[in-house]
Amino acid sequence: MKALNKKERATLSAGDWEREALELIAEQGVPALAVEPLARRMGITKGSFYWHFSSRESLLKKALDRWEEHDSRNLNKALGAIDHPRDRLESFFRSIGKEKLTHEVYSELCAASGHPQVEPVLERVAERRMQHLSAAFEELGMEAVAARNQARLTYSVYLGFLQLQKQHQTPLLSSEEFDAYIEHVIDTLIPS
Amino acid sequence: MKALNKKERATLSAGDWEREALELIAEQGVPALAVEPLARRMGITKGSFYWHFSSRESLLKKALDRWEEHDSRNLNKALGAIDHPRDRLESFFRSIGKEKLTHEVYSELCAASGHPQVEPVLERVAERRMQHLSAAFEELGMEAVAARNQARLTYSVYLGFLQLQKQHQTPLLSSEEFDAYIEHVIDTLIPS
DNA sequence: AATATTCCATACGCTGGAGTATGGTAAACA
DNA sequence: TGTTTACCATACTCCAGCGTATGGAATATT
Repeated sequence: MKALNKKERATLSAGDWEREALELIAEQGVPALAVEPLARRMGITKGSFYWHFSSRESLLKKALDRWEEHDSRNLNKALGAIDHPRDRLESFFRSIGKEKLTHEVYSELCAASGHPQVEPVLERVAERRMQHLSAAFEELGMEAVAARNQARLTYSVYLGFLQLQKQHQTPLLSSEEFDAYIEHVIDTLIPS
Repeated sequence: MKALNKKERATLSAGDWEREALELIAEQGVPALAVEPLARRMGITKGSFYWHFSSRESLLKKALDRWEEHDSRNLNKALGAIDHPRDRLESFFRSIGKEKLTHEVYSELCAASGHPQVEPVLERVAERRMQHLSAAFEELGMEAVAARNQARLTYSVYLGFLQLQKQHQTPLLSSEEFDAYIEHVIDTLIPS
């Protein structure tokens, strides 16, 4: 079963569709994920799609599964390895620059939080991340309830940042004004 | 021209359509604002709509204008009257409970921030509100740059809160856990 | 070589919403 | 009272996306 894909366009797999779907979501949002436009974008036709997937819904489901799992692994990999909680929190914010696709997708998922397929994913992901933050704050000496509130607050800041970014109302990611803002955020949110 | 509208359904005005449009947006989001569904919801047909408006776009535009102006007035009315900046900021957060429709609409507009008609509205509203916050922080003794950053941060918290609320990941608005959270937020964000 | 399987193209039918055209009715007006 | 004018219903056309059906080509299998 397909040992070598020499170089160019051999034949598409379901994974290819899922990846392309995620890119489309990142660029234009969940509602823009339509079969025919996606096919056109890939230089192919519906015929292929409906061989790999039973419906648009099923593609969305699998794409979201893929994204969620990637995000989950990434959370532990990138942040679990950092010792000091303060650095871990700082890394959390600065990671918005890297892992761009992941955050863009997430941003668009938030915009589609009403969607039945999207909703449970959002809840799980937010919960995982907030747990992570909460643990970090506890390591910094906060009590459980306070740490949980602080985690919610911190995560809200992250969500709000994503939103302001989409509205072009945040300093450029590479400017020193951005760095100053991040520093301000960290100083405010993280107990010294 | 129409002196008395006795009681029941006399004849609809453009304003009626705009109000109903805003309610629909609050409930189901901007993409759900479609002419025929809206007409059905009002127990009437398209024929009426296209007499009052030239297109769906024009309805959206006028509805957004109406909402933005209401929000603008509300900002000055509700918050401009409060003396102490700390109270003003606290009132800012607690206002989410009251003025429910306004915040629900805003939340859905954020979810549609990519839309060309929505985008400029969002930018203006966010800018106005952040200016307001920024001024309050300056009154509390912060320097201009710090106040601006703090305003951005505070507004991010507000945006994130709206998002978490849509994901049912925020304590109930009427619970004491909610009050505790708000207090936590205020203590963290507002210099004593 | 003959056959089967995999992957894709093409051509359908179906649905829902946008916008148009046209006609009807009731209230205001002359 | 007859006639506008304001408001609404009905019946179209147009378009885009979903899902299906079917056939063709390439590759694998026997």
